[in-house]
Amino acid sequence: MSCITTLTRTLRQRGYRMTPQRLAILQALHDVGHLTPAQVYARVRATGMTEATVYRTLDFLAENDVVRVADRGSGHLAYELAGEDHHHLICRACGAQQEIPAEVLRGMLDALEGHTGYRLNAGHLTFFGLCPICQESFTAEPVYEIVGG
Amino acid sequence: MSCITTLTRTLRQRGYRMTPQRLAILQALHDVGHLTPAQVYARVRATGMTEATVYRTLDFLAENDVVRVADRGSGHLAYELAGEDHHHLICRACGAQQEIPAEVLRGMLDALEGHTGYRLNAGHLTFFGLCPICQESFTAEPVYEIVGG
DNA sequence: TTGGTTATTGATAAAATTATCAACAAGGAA
DNA sequence: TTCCTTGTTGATAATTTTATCAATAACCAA
Ligand SMILES: [Mn+2]
Ligand SMILES: [Mn+2]
Ligand SMILES: [Zn+2]
Ligand SMILES: [Zn+2]
Repeated sequence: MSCITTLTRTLRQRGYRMTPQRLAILQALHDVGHLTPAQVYARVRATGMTEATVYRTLDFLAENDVVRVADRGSGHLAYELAGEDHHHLICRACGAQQEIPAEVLRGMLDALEGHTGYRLNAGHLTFFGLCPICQESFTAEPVYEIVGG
Repeated sequence: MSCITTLTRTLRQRGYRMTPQRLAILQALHDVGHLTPAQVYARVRATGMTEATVYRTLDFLAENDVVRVADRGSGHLAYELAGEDHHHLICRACGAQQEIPAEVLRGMLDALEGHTGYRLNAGHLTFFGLCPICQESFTAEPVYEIVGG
């Protein structure tokens, strides 16, 4: 049974409906990985859909755990289909990206749950830092305490 | 020597300038904890400053590690003075907030650095989940697989 | 102090995101 | 298939955030 069929049934059971707009957006997210609202709109505007609908739908799908949101520091949120849980690591110097399997942080999240009593969401954290290559370029120039010469 | 004096010197050493606008915004952030751009503007508009300046300045201060940014899921970024490193934990049901000292996650971040070779930024992650109280309200109604009756 | 360089601001326009609401259509029931 | 209920969309306006650019002022050097 198709993935869409399952999703459609899930939404209906919650009192929502499947629409061609939602299908088109899901298809766009399926074709590419992460997409900003503007990028999604670029891929579905041919259908006549409004930009407002894109924002609304992405928010709706995220609210229903069908897609994941991520603030990757670009100023625009990125959306992707909810699949295998993972996190993101971004170099704030060169922009290099790296995915982190959810298992890597599982232990930490479990510890945090124990520490706080909260039940944490599985996913999609974004970490920022310097990749190995960019670290060298920056070692000679620390962010703080520039003594100057 | 005043904290402002130190900060002013730091900025000048980097080729930037201290202005009354920047001082006012820093003061607002010092008085209250986390503030969105709109909240900052509400506290400094009496000075005649523009909204654009608020956005620009907050971005500038964040870029220079003077303030921290956080996406707390409200749709608006929150800024605060860079002080002791910490993280945030928010209940997505009732909105309850909880601060997490940086030490609690230090080990995890160290492990992640070892795993990836990246040098991570210390701070200000935001985790979402369900607080102990809200967990009970939701146990009878799992997010997925609502079988209905 | 005074003058000159240029980072910064205010004014303004543009772009992005959200809010309203009437018209439409998904989908359950008969 | 037809009808009804109501969730969803498009159109539109309002709000938020960003981009431009000339005028201003911080601050370094005389
Ligand atoms: Mn992702
Ligand atoms: Mn904080
Ligand atoms: Zn890098
Ligand atoms: Zn709660």
